[in-house]
Amino acid sequence: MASQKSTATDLAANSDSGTGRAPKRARGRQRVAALLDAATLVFAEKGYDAATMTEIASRSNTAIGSLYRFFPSKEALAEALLRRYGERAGAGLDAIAAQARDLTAGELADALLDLMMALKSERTALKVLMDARVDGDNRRQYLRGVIRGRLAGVLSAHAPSLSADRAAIVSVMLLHLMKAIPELAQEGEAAALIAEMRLVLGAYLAVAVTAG
Amino acid sequence: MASQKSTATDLAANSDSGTGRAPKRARGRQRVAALLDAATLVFAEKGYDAATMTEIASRSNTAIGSLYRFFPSKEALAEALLRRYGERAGAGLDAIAAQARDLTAGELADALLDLMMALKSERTALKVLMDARVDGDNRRQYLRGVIRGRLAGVLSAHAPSLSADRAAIVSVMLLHLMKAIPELAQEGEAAALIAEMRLVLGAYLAVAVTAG
DNA sequence: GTGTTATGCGAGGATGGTCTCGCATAATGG
DNA sequence: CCATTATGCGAGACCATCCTCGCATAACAC
Repeated sequence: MASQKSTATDLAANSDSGTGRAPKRARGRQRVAALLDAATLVFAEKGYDAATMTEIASRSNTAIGSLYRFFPSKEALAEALLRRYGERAGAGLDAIAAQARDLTAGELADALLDLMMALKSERTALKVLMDARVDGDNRRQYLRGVIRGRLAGVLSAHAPSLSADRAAIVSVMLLHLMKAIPELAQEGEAAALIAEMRLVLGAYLAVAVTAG
Repeated sequence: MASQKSTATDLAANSDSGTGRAPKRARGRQRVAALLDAATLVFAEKGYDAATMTEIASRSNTAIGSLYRFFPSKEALAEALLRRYGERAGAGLDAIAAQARDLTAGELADALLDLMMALKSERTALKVLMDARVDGDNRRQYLRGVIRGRLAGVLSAHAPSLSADRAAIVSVMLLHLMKAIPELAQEGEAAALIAEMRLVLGAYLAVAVTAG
């Protein structure tokens, strides 16, 4: 209950665990945003390991030294990206939770899918970053937990009869299913596959809610 | 039709495109098998880029030079692994296809899931290798195509009324759903999640077959 | 203006990974 | 046995990448 009352802002917690000096001036903030955008693209295209700091810098017309001024390591850059994603996705989930009570299973499925489509470009990068095997994945674990909690909140709002345990399990499953979306969107028959995913989510949600 | 008649062996086609000299003696074949097993583990644990040839060699008590004797490059090693997986998965799918006609949607879902569980350890490595962004992904594309065709064959055998187009789409979707399985199996609530995946597959298959 | 701080820069140090090479050893054939 | 071929080995060449460092410039305070 308490976790559902929290706002999207707590997704930004655990803030600068080694995130290097944050920008103090407007110029710096612009640069950081550009850097993060470039990083999103490069990570999505190449994967975590193959993405090079040099390319991320050059894509945003930044010198390598400037990149390292704001992000002391590749891992710190990835963490910042995860944090930004968490804020955006959290806001989207909160918005859905607000109307979840009045939606059918199919409509809820659609709403979730639409949210994912809206975040599509970032989603690919997210997947790559979450899958990346890395030492300190504290932030990754934390983000995963918070997002799962948020989605469980959506489910509980939609079907109050659902037990907390079931809501948790269904959330995890839904999140796993969503992971496929960016890849589907890149496939040849993208439109047909997205439609198919609506089928999957709708069918599953209908069953999952009643089979509680 | 013709594609369904083909045996599992054609999954091994496109054979040694730069695969380096194949072993000619029993000792060599053993070594190659050990190498592939070690590679499966290391790729699964670390991902494609982070997996090192040195570790793969040492895990199978092989000198780095010996590894390179059989596989001239990391990419060649990955291709060999893909080929071996193709052969095994193809055989499994063929077996399912043989009885698909007599199974309910739920039973078919179970059979597919069981096959994936049987190949679990290799599945994780497969996912990593298929996702790896790499130059010559001819073999990857080829394998993807063949496996999809095989699964479409299973579906057509199960529900002859399904149009070829629908069977193709549903195959692609099923394969994407299956990709989640190795990750589910590593999650805390593994058993519950696998059961949940049965729900997903069952619900989807039932809808997909009738909604054709 | 002058001092101070934020931002910008890119050559190069350090590290770690892929793959080569030449030789040693073991197995096979005749 | 000897010749030939397959297999085994590991030091190190080579290279790509992460990240450091010291200094230059721009923005701001006063």
